[in-house]
Amino acid sequence: MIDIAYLRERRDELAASVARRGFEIDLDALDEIDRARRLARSESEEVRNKQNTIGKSIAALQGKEREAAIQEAGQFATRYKALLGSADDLDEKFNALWTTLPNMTDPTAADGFEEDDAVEISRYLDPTVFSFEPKDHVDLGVPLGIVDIERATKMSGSRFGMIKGKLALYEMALTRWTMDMLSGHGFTPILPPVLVRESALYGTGFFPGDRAQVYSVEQDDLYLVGTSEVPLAAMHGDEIFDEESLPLRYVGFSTCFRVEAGTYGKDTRGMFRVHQFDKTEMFSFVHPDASRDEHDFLLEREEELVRALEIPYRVMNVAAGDLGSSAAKKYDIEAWFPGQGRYREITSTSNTTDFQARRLRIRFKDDRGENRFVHTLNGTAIAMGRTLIALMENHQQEDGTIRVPEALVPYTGFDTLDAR
RNA sequence: GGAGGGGUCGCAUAGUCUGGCCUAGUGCGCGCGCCUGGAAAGCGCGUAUGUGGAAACGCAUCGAGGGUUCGAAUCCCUCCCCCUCCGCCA
Repeated sequence: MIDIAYLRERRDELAASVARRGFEIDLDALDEIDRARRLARSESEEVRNKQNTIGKSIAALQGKEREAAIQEAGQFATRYKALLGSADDLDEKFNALWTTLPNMTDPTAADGFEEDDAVEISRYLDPTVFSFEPKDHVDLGVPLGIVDIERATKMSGSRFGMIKGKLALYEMALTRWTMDMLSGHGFTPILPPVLVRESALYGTGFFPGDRAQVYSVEQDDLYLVGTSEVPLAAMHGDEIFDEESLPLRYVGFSTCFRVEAGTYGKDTRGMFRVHQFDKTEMFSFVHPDASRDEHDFLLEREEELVRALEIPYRVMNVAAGDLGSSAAKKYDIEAWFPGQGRYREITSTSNTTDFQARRLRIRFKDDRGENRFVHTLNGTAIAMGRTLIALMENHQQEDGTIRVPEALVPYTGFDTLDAR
């Protein structure tokens, strides 16, 4: 949800933002509804005030006077109900439209509407060069006995994978390493619930838009999260922070579940796009003036991690029209995947400004004692599935084994992924 | 799964039976002031959220939504949530 002041006082900015996303809405009509509902509201309140005033006097009255007052108050009560009804109807009409609006777009977000419109802003290392024909993660992992797609499919169907042996230990090591790296930067590690209520998904902006991408557990009316961003954000819902307690930074670890509806035929090989994977995720609650810097900070953390993993990558400024509804601006890190011969997304960091904070009512008390919305940001630390694939494919050796980057060796306890 | 107890302005509670003096009391916490050499204690004042308004002020909110009534924290209906005990269980 965005600040209604944009509609009332800064309509041009709002129109420009919406246009950059390719989102269509009639702002003039919306403004008219807003005016009408405010008028209806204040009319109803005036009548209510009169009704209240008379109503209070009734207790002290007797006999005829009392009867007359009840009569009069009754008339106001009837009028009030009618006026209140129309004010409520207008509110509902307004909100139905207003809540579909995507966040205000950051002026520095790239122009365009599609994935291909993203603008590359930096690059690290060149695509890995091999003296032999590189394999992809399936051809590497299956012979080593560290990846098993067939059996995962047998149990669970397509888009599932199974990680075994040293690769399983590798993931554990990566997780712990990420937690250590980020807690060193002031992020508090969290292992959140992965089943959440509907309100958590609305609050973070995934509902109603992405409903089809989320698994639901009907038995208890809960939903499996696609990212720990959801619980990390929603856990502070309805809270008011002291200004001094900001920024608040968390790194969550959770399994992530995604329906991947509408991706049939896309990335069907191996474990690149699966229904279930593990991910460490950064999440920040910050002062509104600090969110731009925090976004850079999160990107720096992501780059720091990927660099330590010795994976070639490029950083992309995602096009305005390709942003999710809650993001004002988003950077993707795309890693080089030798098996695919191209760059693919492995992390993503978004500045959602006050969009989620408004929906979740997360505020802070500023130095004048006023409650203001915080800004929230999220960023992938390590998405295990894809990162393991990138590590396998980039660090493969001619004999089919896989080298472990130096930074990770203290965590894995081995320096090579092999069959043993 | 079974049985019971609850959701009130940061926290803890009063109020609900018997509708109107609830404009929601009290304690704790927090802030400011007085007092003091300084502090503690004590005393005084203030201290929920949203919304409309330039402001004065109004309106709404006692888990949520409906209903009864001139009037609902209080009565009625539906739903949600939390807790305790028993059972089961990593």
